[in-house]
Amino acid sequence: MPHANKELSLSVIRELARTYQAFEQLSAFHIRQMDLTPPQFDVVATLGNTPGMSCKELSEKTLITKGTLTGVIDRLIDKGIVTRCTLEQDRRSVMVALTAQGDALFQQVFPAHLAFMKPAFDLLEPADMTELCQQLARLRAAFNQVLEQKKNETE
Amino acid sequence: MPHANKELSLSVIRELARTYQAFEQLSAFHIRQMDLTPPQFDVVATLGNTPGMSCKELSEKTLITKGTLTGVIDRLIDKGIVTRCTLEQDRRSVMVALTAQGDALFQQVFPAHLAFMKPAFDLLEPADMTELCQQLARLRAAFNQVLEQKKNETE
DNA sequence: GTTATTTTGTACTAACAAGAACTATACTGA
DNA sequence: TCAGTATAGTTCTTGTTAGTACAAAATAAC
Repeated sequence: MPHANKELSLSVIRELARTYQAFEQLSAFHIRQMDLTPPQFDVVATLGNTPGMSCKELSEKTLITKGTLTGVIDRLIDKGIVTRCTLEQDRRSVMVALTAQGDALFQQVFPAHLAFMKPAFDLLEPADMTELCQQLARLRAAFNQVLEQKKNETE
Repeated sequence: MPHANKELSLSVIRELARTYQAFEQLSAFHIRQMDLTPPQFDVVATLGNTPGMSCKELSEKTLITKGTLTGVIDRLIDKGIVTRCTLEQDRRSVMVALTAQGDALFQQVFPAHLAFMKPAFDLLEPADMTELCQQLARLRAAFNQVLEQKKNETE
C-alpha cells in the first residue's frame, strides 16, 4: 500500500474542487441564459427521451436528495415543464415525466448545452480525457470505500 | 486541434461530478461530527495559522462568494470562533480572524480531518495522483478559458 | 478640490442542500 | 391476520448559494 503524501493529497483535493467549480460556473452560465437552474436542467436532461420515472429513480440519477427534489419538481410543474402522476400499482410512488412543452424544451436546450460546452473539450486530447476518467473513477472508488467503512465504524 | 467526442465529454463531466460529490460526502460526514458545516470548516482551515484576512481575500481562497461569506462568518461569530474588526487604513475592509477558541478548534480539527481523509489517499499511487492533478489543471484551464470567451461575447 | 468611478462588504430574494420527522402505502413473518 | 418493518414522498429546519441592489469608503479624473 502506497504511503500517502500529505501535500499531494491536499493538491488533489484542491484541484478537484477548483476544477469542479470551474465546470459548474461555465455550465451554469449557459443554463441561466435558458431560464433554468442547474438542478432543473439536470432533471429535464434526465427525463429527456424517457417515458418518465419515479422520484427515487430521478434522485439516484441526478444525485439530488429526495427532499430537495420535491421543491425542484414543484417549480418545474409551475413552469409547465413536467407532470406528476401517481402509479396504480404502487400508490406510494409518483411518476414524473416531461410534458409536451417540456419535451420541446429538452429537444432544444440539451443539444444547445452540449454545443456550448464543446469548445472546452476541444482544447483537450481524447487520450487525456480517457485517462482522466479512469483516474477519477479510481479516486471516487477510494472515497466511497472509505465512507462505507467509516459509516460502519460509527454504527 | 482534437475533435471532441460527445460521449467522451459526457463521461468526463459525469466522472468529475460524481467524484467531487463522493469527496464532499466523505468530507462532510466527518465535518458534521465536529459540529461544523463544510463552508465553516473551509473558513476555519483557511484562517488557521494566519493573522487574519479581509473578506475579499477569504472569498478568493475559499471560493465562497462574498454574499455567502457574510452569513457564514455571522454564524462562526455566533459560535465564538472568529471575530470581525475594521481596519484603520481602509475602513471599507473587515479583518476576519480566529479567536483564541477558534484557534484551539483549528489546532484540533484540521489534523483530525487530514487523518480522517488519509485512508482514501492511501489507496492511490502517488504517481497517479500527480498525473491526476495535471489532467485536472488542464481541464480547469479549458473551462476558464471558454468561460471568459463566452462572457466577452455576451457583453 | 470636487465629481466620477471603483472597491468592499452587507441586505435581500429565490433556489438548492442535507437531514430528520412525518404520512401513507406496501411488504413480511409468525 | 395483524403487528412490525420497510419504502416513497413530502414537510420542516438550518445553512449555503448566486445574483442583484445598495451604502460607505477609497481612488481617479478633471
